[in-house]
Amino acid sequence: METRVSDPSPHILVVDDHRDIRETLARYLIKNGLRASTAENAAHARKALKAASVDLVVLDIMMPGEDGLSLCRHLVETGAMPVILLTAMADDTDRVIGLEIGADDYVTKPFNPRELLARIRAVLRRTSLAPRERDPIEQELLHFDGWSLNVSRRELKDADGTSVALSSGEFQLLCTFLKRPKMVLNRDQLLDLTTGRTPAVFDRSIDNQVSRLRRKIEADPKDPKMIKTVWGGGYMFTADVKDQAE
Amino acid sequence: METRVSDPSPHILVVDDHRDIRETLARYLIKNGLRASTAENAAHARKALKAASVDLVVLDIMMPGEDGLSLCRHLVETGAMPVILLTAMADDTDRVIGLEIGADDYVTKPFNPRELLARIRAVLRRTSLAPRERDPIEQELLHFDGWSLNVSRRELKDADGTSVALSSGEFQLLCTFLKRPKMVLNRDQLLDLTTGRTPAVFDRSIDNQVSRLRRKIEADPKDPKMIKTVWGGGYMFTADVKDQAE
DNA sequence: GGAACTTGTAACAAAGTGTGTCGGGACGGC
DNA sequence: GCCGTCCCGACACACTTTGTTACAAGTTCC
Repeated sequence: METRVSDPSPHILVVDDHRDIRETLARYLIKNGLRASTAENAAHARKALKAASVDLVVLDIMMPGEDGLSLCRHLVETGAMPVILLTAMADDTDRVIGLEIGADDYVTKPFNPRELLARIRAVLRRTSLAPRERDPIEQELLHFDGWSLNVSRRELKDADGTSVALSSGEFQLLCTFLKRPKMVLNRDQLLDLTTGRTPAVFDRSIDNQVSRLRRKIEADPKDPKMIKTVWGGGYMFTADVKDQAE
Repeated sequence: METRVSDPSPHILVVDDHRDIRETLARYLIKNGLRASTAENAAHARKALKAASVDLVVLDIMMPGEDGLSLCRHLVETGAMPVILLTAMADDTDRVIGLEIGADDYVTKPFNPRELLARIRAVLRRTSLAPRERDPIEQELLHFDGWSLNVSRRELKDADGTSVALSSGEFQLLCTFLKRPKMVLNRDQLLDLTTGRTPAVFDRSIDNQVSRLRRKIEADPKDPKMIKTVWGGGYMFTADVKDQAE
């Protein structure tokens, strides 16, 4: 009755070009019951976001290469992922820009880890319960091989328009694939991305879910065309995915 | 700008240390047929309360100097003056404290002026200081999948316009969903948001209310389209919600 | 006080999911 | 090709979560 599958501890991605900062911070977060990953620049951060399920990003605004701000903008615009910015100084400009772009909070360096932790918790609480603004209802519709998946309605329809019921696990798995087409994902990644769990020793749950999903969406589940098995590597979604507004 | 001698329209005092917020809000209230005054801190608020007949106070809980909470406590204890709190964030602590002290309602910043107006009217009506509105312009109407819910009248109508009776628990649950569409809410959150209770060990009351609500609003309660179950996670309202003036 | 209604609790049925096992197939060395 | 080893698909089964019904306690309104 204790550890429920539904709430694995939140996963924080720390993006900072200073190694000591990001590692210390990650250790501190983990010690306090969160999960944490690190990335040293925007490019690595993007990869990490694709490969694992992240609940919140702590982002240094001043980084070489792609600017932290542009990554932040991207995150806020696309994924509705909460972002906390780290700014070098208590510079009002940074602050205003950051909050304007849509960052959920910001912390100035040098910061107190405990304060940052408190803000992380506050943002997570807020984003998980705050009433939704009622403006842009974006119908996320994903098309692949005649199928169409309405992500916000959790509805899958075949070429004829008849809807096929998906269980939560199947829906989650399909979403994971559709967001990362033509990309080999191993079982651990899939498990993390779909449920947030860490793999057991001999974990066959992903195999099972893949099998169940294939039975529903493959013409011939024995000879899958969309969800291909990569021997020794995991699975890969091979169909073309087009997202298209309604 | 405000005092017309025998004007029965309710008088609202807005107390907030941010000038732009209180002025914008006051203008908005006036534009919508109320009288409004402003105060930038607790001391000014006390003076204003002595100087004019005020029907309701909108109070920022976070202010320098005398705390908003202490003013709130004073108001509630002495004058039976209705108070609506503004809180900086959806912070449970603030909320609990505020309602414990006796505030009549609370709104989290950033807030929708229209929502605040609706709550002001609701509180005034409740405390029976305001006559019934003459024209129901500001009835909050929420539309979803052919249905429409009149929040202030607690009235649900289907596509044909025939109304369906909801119990208060069902109404509360529906409101909670409509305010947070496309968002997974677990049972504890739903219980808190609808009743404010803390969950019992094996609490199935939410399941039951969901089931009852589905029976009323889903075309096929066995295959619900709007209130989807997230296995291991809770429930999610998947229909598009549009709010629309009458 | 009683009827109608609402709501929480218990109990059972149904669905979703993870684990274990078995057998077939892929891979690599011969 | 042959064969051992490992990986994967499928199935059965246990277990958890959820849907639904029934019922009792509480409430409201005559």
